[in-house]
Amino acid sequence: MLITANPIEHLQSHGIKPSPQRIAVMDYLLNSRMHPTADEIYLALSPSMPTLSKTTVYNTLKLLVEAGAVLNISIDEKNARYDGDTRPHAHFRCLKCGAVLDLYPEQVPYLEQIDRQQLGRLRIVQTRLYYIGYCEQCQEHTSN
Amino acid sequence: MLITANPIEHLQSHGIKPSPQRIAVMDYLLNSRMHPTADEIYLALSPSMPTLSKTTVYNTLKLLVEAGAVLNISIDEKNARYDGDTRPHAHFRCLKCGAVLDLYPEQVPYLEQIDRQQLGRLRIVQTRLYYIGYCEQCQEHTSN
DNA sequence: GTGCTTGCAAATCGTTTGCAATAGC
DNA sequence: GCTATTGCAAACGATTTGCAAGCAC
Repeated sequence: MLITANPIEHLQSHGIKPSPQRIAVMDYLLNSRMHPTADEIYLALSPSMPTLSKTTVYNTLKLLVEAGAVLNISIDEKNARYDGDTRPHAHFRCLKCGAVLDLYPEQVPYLEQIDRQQLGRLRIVQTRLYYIGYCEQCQEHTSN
Repeated sequence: MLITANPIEHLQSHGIKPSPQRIAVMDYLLNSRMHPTADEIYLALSPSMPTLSKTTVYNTLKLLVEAGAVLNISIDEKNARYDGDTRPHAHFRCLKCGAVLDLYPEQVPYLEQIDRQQLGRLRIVQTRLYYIGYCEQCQEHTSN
């Protein structure tokens, strides 16, 4: 489903030297569709990698984002979320349950045009398209 | 340039009882194009309203956002920014100088289509379109 | 052995909370 | 007087920093 299943290759193709910790974080992001926070990644990896520290998770995420191997999603005001899928896509966040879903170009046809857009003299490095609302399940149980 | 120049009317039209503090915050947002943070608003208003507390600024901003009188902009990962212009528009942030600029439908033609878009069974309440890159001035002085 | 990586502990800082003082009807 | 609003001080929580220990080539 994702571009590269192999975390080591993914790291190397972005110029990052693989270490056990980096591989673990990258692997988790490549195989997760839930856009975890740094803390969620730490909690998920801790059991199988007990010496892992939260600092290393933060360091690694920073490195991965700067190298373009991972996307930083700012749709959730509380904390940063991370996405191992670097293909262009939009995100939806449910105001009730907090879930963050991916929206691919099939669902959001303007995505590709937005990405290609020229905006005067601005040099665009990244585009972020976020939808906020209520997901299918949460609508059913809310009047609002 | 903005929809309503009058902060009191703007507050009332969103069901918010005007108080001196609320009027001051709303007025500042209606007449600012810089998308200030809570702290910037506090610092700007403090001199002319010395008893104003940062807590009140936070309380007021929360109230205004919930009432739809103000937009919360999450383009800057460090802190929340606020926009008194609630018309649909996109934002650009410069990675070097940090400036946040408005982009109106003339510049971003897909904006209106995005806002009208149906996304399956999701109920969309808000759309956020952010561009990240380098502004005109900062490009000139950067190799990157 | 030099330089990069890790991880603990402490610091930082934006934001929230508890609660008492104040203002407005 | 009663309720909503304000604002101080303390708490909170995500993220960052300083730095010493560990690892790799």
